[in-house]
Amino acid sequence: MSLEDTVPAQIPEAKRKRGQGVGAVYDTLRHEILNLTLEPGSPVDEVKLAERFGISRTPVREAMVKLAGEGLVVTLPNRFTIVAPIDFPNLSQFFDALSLMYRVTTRLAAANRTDDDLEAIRELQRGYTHAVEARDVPAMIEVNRNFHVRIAQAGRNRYYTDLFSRLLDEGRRLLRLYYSSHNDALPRMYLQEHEDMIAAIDRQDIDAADRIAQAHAQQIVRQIQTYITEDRRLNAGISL
Amino acid sequence: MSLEDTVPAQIPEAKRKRGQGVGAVYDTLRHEILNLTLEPGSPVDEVKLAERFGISRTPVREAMVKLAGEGLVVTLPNRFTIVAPIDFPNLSQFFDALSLMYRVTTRLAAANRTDDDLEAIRELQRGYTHAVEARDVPAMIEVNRNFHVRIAQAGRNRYYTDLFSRLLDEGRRLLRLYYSSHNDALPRMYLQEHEDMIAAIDRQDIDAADRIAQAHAQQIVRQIQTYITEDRRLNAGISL
DNA sequence: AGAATATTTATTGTCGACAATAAAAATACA
DNA sequence: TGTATTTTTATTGTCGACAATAAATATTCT
Repeated sequence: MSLEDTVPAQIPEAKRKRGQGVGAVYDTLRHEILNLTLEPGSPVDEVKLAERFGISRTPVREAMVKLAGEGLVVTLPNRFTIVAPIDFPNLSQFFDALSLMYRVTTRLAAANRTDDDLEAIRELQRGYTHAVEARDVPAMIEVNRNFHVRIAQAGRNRYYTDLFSRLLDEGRRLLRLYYSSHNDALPRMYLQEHEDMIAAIDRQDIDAADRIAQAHAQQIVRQIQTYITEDRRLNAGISL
Repeated sequence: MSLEDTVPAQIPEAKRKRGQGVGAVYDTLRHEILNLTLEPGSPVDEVKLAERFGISRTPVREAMVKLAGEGLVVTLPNRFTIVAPIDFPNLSQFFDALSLMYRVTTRLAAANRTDDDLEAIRELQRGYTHAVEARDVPAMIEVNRNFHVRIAQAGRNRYYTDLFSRLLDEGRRLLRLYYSSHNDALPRMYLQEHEDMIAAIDRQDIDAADRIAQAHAQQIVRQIQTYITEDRRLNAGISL
């Protein structure tokens, strides 16, 4: 699995403007964490980050506080900071919340979407189609995430949009872990489910949107659970 | 309305230990924001805070970043930081999410509660009863919040618990605004609804828990909306 | 006098340095 | 040799100072 796909190059000598430092560290770290470029549980060194971005530790620290607030990083007081481990014991909590947010956001999108929302959603669906055809797994994962976030935005409830975004991000790490190109019949199935979802949102059929979202969520949850189970079986003899 | 109830005194000359500074600022600010001791929209001065707590600006700043992450404070880059205004135009989003979280957390509590959970919930309900009898509005608001958070914790889904806590905190500000002692028949009604809720959780009746939570949420939403409408009428001639 | 421009002022974002902390390494002891 | 104690080391949390920013004020020009 190639993890070195979209690591953004820093501008090393180009002096960043005031206030850009925290943002740069935050964005880069976030990207690297979600793409598993940084291994869950691995330490994050303030000093090295400061050197890497050519800034002092103060803005790096502020970026860490932000990341910690979103649960992407865990700070051990007076010790060090690590990339947030994936919380396998509580995955069922995650799946429960993810499913509910799929349903709620898709329902609300059906209720509140404008024509502009629909067009933006369709555009992302086209992007997803291209990624599937190109068998570009990282792109599929990213576009899929943006597709569902855009639907949530059409629903116009920031509380749901925020939680859903966080859940989908956490899900990105899981997908990156398990979603090698094993099986590319599945993405095609998602493609059709997405089309059905768009159709329901288009005709503002709330019940249908709910049903389809629920089925879609179950599909994805079952899929990830299958991957994990297979993985556990492979690692059956290894101590944890 | 007395807002100077539980403003915690700082220990002025007692040197705080390393790492306690951020926490102290964060906790105090949070408390003051949620109790409306600090007016929504009012500026938050880093320098004054640093002086007040006898620390430098660096830890104050980290506390601000945390508060900003939770939406309790809004930072205008290169300008200043203000206490987050209450977002009246989007209150319906808030009520929608609040109602859903009431339902979901109470359902899950009925499904997953242990005997210890039940006892803790009952203890908080006793505290609420005392606050009602003492007509102590600030205590009622705070204990009520803790009561529902504890139920959410019994449901064992941190995603819901986190979102619900944030929503209840936001709600605290609304209640403080409108919930003068006008009407103390209402708290008594909540008292009975809480009892019903506990009973449903006790006998693990998920459907009943859902129904009661939904009714409870509707009750509260309607109540706040009534307060706001009355308030708007009073202020009808004033420019906003 | 009124608008455009320059200057002052207040406050932020960042820096480099230093002391507190907790683990790791080294030493003393049984 | 194995355990308790001290010393070293790595890294954090905090500080005081300084430069960048944008508003507020003063100044110039037509």
